[in-house]
Amino acid sequence: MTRPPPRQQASRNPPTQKQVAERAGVSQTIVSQVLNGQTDQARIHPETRARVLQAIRDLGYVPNAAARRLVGGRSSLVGVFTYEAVFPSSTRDFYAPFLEGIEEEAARSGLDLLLYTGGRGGRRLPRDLGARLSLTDGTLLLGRPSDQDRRELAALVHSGHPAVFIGRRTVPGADLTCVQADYASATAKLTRRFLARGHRELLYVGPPGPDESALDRERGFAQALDLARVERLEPGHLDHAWLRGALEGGITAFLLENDALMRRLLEVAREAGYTVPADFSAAVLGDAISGEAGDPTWSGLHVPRREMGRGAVQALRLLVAGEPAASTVFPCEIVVGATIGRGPAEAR
Amino acid sequence: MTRPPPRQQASRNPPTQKQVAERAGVSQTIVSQVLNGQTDQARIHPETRARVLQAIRDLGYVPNAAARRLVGGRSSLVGVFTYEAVFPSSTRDFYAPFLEGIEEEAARSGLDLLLYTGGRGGRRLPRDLGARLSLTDGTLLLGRPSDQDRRELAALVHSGHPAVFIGRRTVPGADLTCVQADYASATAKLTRRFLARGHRELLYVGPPGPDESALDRERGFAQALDLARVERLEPGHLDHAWLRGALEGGITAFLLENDALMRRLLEVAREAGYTVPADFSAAVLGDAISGEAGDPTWSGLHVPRREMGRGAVQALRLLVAGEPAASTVFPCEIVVGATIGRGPAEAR
DNA sequence: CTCCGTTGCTAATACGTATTGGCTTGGGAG
DNA sequence: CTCCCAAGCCAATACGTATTAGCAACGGAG
Repeated sequence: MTRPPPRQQASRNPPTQKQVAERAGVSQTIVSQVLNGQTDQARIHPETRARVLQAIRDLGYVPNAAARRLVGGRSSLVGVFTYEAVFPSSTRDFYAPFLEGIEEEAARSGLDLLLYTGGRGGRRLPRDLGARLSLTDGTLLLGRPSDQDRRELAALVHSGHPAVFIGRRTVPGADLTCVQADYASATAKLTRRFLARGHRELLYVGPPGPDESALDRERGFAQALDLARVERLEPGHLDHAWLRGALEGGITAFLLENDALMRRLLEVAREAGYTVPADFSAAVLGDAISGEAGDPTWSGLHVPRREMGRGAVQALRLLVAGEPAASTVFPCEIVVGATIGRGPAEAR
Repeated sequence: MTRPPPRQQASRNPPTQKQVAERAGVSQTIVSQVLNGQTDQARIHPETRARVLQAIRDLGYVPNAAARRLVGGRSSLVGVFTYEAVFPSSTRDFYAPFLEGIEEEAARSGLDLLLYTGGRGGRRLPRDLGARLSLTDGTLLLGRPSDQDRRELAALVHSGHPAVFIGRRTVPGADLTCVQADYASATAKLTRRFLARGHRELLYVGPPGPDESALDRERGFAQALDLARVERLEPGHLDHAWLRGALEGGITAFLLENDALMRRLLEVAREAGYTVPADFSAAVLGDAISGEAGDPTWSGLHVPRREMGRGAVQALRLLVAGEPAASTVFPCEIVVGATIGRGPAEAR
């Protein structure tokens, strides 16, 4: 009872253009031209075209993507490489919106996604990545590349492979297209909001080893202030003594670089008996993934991650088409949450 | 200052085996054999091999995956096709563990993942999927295919393309390898647990249009009982009147097919003033994605989705290697939550 | 009539790799 | 010495597609 499904040819291997051509009584060239069609160089008789299309249907022909790619064609494949593991739930929440945007725009453009699975431990751009890259039309990159990674990345860009980084990243000696959030002006705006609420002594707190994004935020912070106080410390160093010291030093508002620091700050504050925003104010400069049920909404920036994902695919499509794609900047919105209160200088 | 990175050849295109061969003073054949090595048919002089390897390093050669694939080689690519959208947060929670398992095992096996992005609206296996499939060594499938989808799937399997479905699915006239959860025995076990707690009148409730998994669950339910009562209804029909009717009919325990039904049942019960598990007991037969903060833990089954994802990759690797891979069954654990209480017949 | 341009097609080639069937060289057995 | 075998290498070919060059037929302009 397991009769073979219809229009499945006896041949074990999928049919080729050659077989289609034989059936239609034409040459393989014509089959290719019927399929791609764009070359107005040669016009095809409508009747011939019909015969070819019929043969294609009869045989259930589908083009071989590998062969097509080999002759310099597009594979409609976009590689996605992440310098950190994507799926563990810790980072998944962060990367998911990017991936949503990427998937959405890729689907719209008829592109599939090639997810590079990291080697066991390290998340390095693998040595043989070139081989795997050769299947794709271009590559999207996320995460935090090391210096070594950046050098390899520079070589990749220099080889002409279209690549777009999501987040502002620079590599030595190459012009890497990025899709970035406008952290600088958003941070400046947020800082001015603190000023408007009467805060005068603000402290910017971030982890050590700032990357480009962090520097943008610092820049925006400094732009809005006469005196910009910045502290970079391990999250572990953010303890009772540190907080007390800061408050006694006159600080009334904290700008935290990521939500881990925010969480830490609120926890220390609670244990020490401080109330937010009565005793001090705070805001996160990354995307607040608070959402812990019951948590008050944190103030901070909303990074349009989904839109950035979509923009990255669009930029990559330009590069693939041979047009130069400049880096794009996406504005961030300010999230007015429950962690910003009145400062000592607010006009009543 | 933008001097080209080292070991990047002047040639705009990546180096080929031919260029490596020229540099090493050998033929392209030798380069290929040095790289693949396995053919003991021809042994290569150690010195020659060294020269070739040196040339490969000098030029920064990487194999062209498309060409390799074209000649019948493996691409180390596994396709992942889902009949529903993956990234929307509603379904993401459900699919994420599968993808985690897939990614984990793929990484371990040195495989990358090709995510097929769905066409605009429908999530059908696209007509030209064959073209996109041709790049992969095999394909993993998830979701709920329609009858039409199943026919196309049958053709795919019949064409010899390795494919593994995650979840038990049957297709007409083809032997589809599946990685399935052992719903039948887990449901039977859960049902016996209800019996042990003194429940005698159990009702199985599922949505209309049961798929293979649902039938397995029904089967397990029926196995454990003399009289198995099954009701299939739209979630909207589960209202006060329905619940009252069931309880007045003597039902003391409900087995719900999915968490949407469970949520609905608990909501209706709360509004009607019933208490769970005092007034009746309940359990979910799918994976309970309760986790709503504050919710009591639901009783039900734990589907080992992560392990199933890994198992699917392993099965696919077998198929790709040419060995037949039988369908695999993964046992489900029973989750003892807060929604099962004492029944009228429990021995004290 | 010749010349030329157009239409509609074919033959040939290139892409980069893996594999098959030789071809040479050297050495041991007879 | 001849014969044979093995080691070590190369030339040729195939994979399926896109593209370029070119060929035959035809019709209109001159």
